Amino acid sequence: MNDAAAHTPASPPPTPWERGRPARARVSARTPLSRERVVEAALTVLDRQGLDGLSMRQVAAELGVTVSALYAHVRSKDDLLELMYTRLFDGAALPEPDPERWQEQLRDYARTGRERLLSHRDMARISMAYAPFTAELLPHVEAFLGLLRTAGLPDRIAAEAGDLISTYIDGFVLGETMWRERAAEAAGEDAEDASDHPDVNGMAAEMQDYFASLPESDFPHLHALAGLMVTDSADERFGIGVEIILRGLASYLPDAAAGRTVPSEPGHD
Amino acid sequence: MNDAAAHTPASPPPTPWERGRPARARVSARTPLSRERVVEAALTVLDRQGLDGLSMRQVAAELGVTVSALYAHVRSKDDLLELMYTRLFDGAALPEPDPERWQEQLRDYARTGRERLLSHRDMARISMAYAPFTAELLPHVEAFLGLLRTAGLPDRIAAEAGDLISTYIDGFVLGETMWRERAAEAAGEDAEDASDHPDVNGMAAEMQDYFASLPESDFPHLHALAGLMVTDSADERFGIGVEIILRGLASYLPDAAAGRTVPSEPGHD
DNA sequence: CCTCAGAGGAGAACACTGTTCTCCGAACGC
DNA sequence: GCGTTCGGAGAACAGTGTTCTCCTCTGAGG
Repeated sequence: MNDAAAHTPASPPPTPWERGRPARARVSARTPLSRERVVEAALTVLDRQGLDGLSMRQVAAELGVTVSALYAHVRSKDDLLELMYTRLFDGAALPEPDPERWQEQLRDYARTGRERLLSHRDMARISMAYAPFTAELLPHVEAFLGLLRTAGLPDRIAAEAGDLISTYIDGFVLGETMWRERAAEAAGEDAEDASDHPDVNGMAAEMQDYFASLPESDFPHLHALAGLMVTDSADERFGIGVEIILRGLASYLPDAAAGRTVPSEPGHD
Repeated sequence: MNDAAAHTPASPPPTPWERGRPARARVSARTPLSRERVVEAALTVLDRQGLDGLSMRQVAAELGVTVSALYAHVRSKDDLLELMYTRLFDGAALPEPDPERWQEQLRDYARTGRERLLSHRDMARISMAYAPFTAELLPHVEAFLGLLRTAGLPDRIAAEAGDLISTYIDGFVLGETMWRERAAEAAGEDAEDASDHPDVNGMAAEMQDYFASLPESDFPHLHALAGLMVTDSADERFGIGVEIILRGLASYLPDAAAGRTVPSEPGHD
């Protein structure tokens, strides 16, 4: 990644006058296509085209290379997707469990987990399909379970809480991004009558209108909650979900009977 | 589905002696390919081949029909997948909210939701990709939110709890089935050395061996919990996850301060 | 300076996929 | 009886992941 060679953006066009040059210059210009570079190019394509537009041919084109060249560094597309996913954990620090601060640590874990999935387009979809622990990620799973166990949770609870929290993070981001993409699609076709409201909030307003149009007698609860679902920021909603889980976990602590240990977040009571 | 015509299984073979018959007989023999029949055939193919083996051509073959005929009744493959998903809700009863029994009702909701996803192969994957409420499912979403709101939960909590529980159900079943499929794959290639342990538990034993092989000093928590994750039945683990969420929700009830309302399930304390 | 082995990318090919186009043939109303 | 309409047939298009063979270009040895 931090090679001395300057980053050659997407394979220099053959530049006819360069054809006669000594071959040596050309080789040093096209850094020799390591596995890292393939993964990086794939992430670039992913961010630009989305998961549905991510094909091996697109990745090859991004590198100015033919498809077959990719298969020398990557076993299959599934393999590539797995590499892309594990790459997100590269610089991640492993939290050292502190029984006194387990709730803050869990909140941090959830927050950084969500940010990781948001760092590249459609990453939540990839995560859902290839999540179950690959060997490289075992240290992260270990550290996470360590947080739960040293907090004093019973083993069975800790084991299932791991699944629960990971699942919630993935699912939340998946819904969050799918909503955004759907909004982008809708904004694309409604280009004409979306003249007065900006692109992003256009969908929100449209959703609110839709819920408002439902017969209130048949859908009183949807009617009451739709405003919240549309209005509240995703960060806020995510925080609430995490808090529900944390409170549930806290109720399993040995001293839970002696009074709630949960230092209730301001504003959600 | 319950047409008077006997269910013709996968398009009767052309039966040479029937070819000479008046065309009228042939038409009544091949029930005219309604949208229902396409969905049903798709579910058959899904159960047999899995989601990756579900192609429009396979569905057409299942019906003894060409691909283009399908597109007269279904807009696209995505449309078909959505129809397959909403079909699972066909006979589902809408629970009437009972504030006294909200916890049992939520448990029931989770249980039937999981069973629904387990009723057809790879349904959890389809659910994750096309879940956000289609119009036909709004009554179910409404009833679900009704359970939470009439229980006395604050609106913001109820709104996010809906997402949380749905996400957990989908994610749990997804992991559950992916594990099973991975075990089936592994059993396929390990056909030789899997001579003494039966197919299904083969993977479990293998996983346990794998976790046992990890350096215990580096992965103490995984070491301690792996047994539970492998040993415990999926039903048990699912129940625990639901219980964690329920306890978290209960802590938001107005009378939660006066003592825990959670009638603790026997065995998980 | 020349030759020779070897690695790595090029290009074509295969078996698929979802979707759409045109066309035919059979059933119905008049 | 004729004409119209509609649903299915079949071929086609553009794209996919993957693999095969071939060729070129590089670096080492003489």
